[in-house]
Amino acid sequence: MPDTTRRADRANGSRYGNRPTMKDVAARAGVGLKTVSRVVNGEPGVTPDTERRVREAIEALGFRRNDSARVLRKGRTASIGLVLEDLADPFYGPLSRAVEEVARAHGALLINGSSAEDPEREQELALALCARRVDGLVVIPAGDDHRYLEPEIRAGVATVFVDRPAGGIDADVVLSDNFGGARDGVAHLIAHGHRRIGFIGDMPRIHTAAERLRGYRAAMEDAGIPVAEGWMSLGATDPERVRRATEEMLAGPDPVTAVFTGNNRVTVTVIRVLAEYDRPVALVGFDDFELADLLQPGVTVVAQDAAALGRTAADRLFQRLDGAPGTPERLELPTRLITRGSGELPPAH
Amino acid sequence: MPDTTRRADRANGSRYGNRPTMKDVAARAGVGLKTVSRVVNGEPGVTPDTERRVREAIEALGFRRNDSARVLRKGRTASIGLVLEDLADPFYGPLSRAVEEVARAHGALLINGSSAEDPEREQELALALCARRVDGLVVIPAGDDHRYLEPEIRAGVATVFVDRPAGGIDADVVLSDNFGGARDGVAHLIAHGHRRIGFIGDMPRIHTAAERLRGYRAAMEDAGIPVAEGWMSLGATDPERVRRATEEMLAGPDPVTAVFTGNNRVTVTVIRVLAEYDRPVALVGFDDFELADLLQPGVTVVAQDAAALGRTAADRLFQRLDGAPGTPERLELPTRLITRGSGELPPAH
DNA sequence: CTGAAAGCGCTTACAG
DNA sequence: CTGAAAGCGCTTACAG
Repeated sequence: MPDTTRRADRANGSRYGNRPTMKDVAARAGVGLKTVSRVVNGEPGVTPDTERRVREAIEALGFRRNDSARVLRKGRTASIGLVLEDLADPFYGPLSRAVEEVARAHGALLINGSSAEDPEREQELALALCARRVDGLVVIPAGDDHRYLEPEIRAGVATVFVDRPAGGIDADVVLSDNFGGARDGVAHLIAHGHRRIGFIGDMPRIHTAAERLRGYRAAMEDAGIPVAEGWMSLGATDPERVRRATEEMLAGPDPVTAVFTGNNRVTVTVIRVLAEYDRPVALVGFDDFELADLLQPGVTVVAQDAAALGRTAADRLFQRLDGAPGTPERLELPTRLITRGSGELPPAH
Repeated sequence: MPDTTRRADRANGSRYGNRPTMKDVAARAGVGLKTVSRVVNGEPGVTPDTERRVREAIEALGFRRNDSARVLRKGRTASIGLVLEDLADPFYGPLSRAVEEVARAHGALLINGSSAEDPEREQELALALCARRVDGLVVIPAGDDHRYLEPEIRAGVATVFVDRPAGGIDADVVLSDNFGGARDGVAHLIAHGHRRIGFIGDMPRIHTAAERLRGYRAAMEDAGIPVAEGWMSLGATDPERVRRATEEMLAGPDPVTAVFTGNNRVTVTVIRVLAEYDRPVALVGFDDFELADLLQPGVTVVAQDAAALGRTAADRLFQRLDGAPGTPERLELPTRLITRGSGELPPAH
């Protein structure tokens, strides 16, 4: 007997198991389809007695409305997509959570995925979300060409970029003040007497990396310090490369006395390397991280507010979904310098 | 003219903007609906010439298949739901990412949300995902009664629990060896000469917290050490409570000489408190965390593999979706003691 | 207060 | 090789 059921399942394509539908409920309650719909959706105009019968049938059958079908008819899916770089990166945790909370407040679910910093995967994921007809999209770009989203946006998919701007299209974007934050962080090192300052950042094609490098250059120029080529290293943030870069800057006759790191992953690796040196090297890192205050010395950072980035982007998205007019905007959030010791070390000659 | 378009949008309920459908493509290409479907899905039996005409129409109209409609007809949504405690918690980042990778390998999207440790919110979220007809569900329970999922599971929603077992229902579950890990960690402290050892953990209603406390008790009992009431503190993991608990254990005539902490959030707070004391207090924490090796002393931990938890759970889920038979299983993953210094400090008398 | 018909955008099952 | 009809499970627009 269970076997027969199984085969029946397969025969109808195992369609959602064997779930009862509104039609089943209507039949059992002896009412029309529309009446069931009214009860399920809390619409008015049903006598208490009818409603009771419908509710009993729902209970008895274990009916749950198929939102997937509802969505098809209504035209809005009450879900938004989030494309980020890596769900496992601690920077994106609070950002995702903030987007989720805003979505929740608007009764929407969140579908998300990681691009793994691969532009092709970003596109694949973003378009899959569009095919699901998410109402809107929050994207942390991996690539720098987003023209593939143009038809989708034109077709009505609200889209907001966060952390990095879109490439090749005009769209709302929420950014941290990467340039200003880096400039302030480097100026802080200069104010503490450093002149030979290294910069270790992410790949230059990533917008945030380029902006932070620009901030570094600006601070140095403002102080009238010429920058040596060997003081700048941009590339992948894997520990091996960052370690090599750090060691090179600390070698030679005129080693750097301070390092500015371009993001949290770089910072962490540089801390490990510096721990192996006897001479103190000053450090300011972009991005705050847990326990930065408990290390010795505490790590001075330029902090950005990941949750605020996510919240601002999601708010903007729902404003657009609610029909907010106007051309795409660029929203820039300030950063904050947090001094904890490592950035206040004097230069070791 | 744009205004007219706008009004038209509203009139039809702003249905996915104004997206072209297969019907539009068919009309433009001068073929039947089914032929468009064949081309879009790469099914055989279309002459090259017909295919070309269809592709041109698709291109010209900017058509993208509505997977939401497809799903309704096919019965499987190619998406799975993940209910976790907090997207922003660093422990769940790698776990989510692992689930995502497995889903991706199976061509499924991931819909996820945070329960915020609130049983009601967990239920609301899990049922919303069921209403969307996700094919399966990975749940990190907040509550301890999951009977509300019984009708869903019976209706065919594959469900796997991770990190904590389900309550009131029989379901697949993937756990760390919380009992064994905690017992080993406490035994490690005992082996280093400690007898007065404190335990600070999460709320006792949370399964992992209870299991880890059980491990603590077992280790103490194995060593023949009677446990004083004041040595155990379970409750919310907010810094204020944990700080108070730590301070109380360190006060009085017979203070603890070592602390075992029940999870990463507790550990981090206890480290902050211990940093304020002159006398050294040994510490072993459940859960590894970034930079644990760079603190002074390095923090000895009982590490669990969050990514492996997620991967194992997702693998199990897709096995079930592929028809794997058998009764629900309990999979337990080992933990690993990582010594870094804090757990090897001798007792200060 | 209630319900039958049409339709959302696809796929399935079938016939030519 | 191609396509018309029916249907997935709901909601919409309308009529009684």
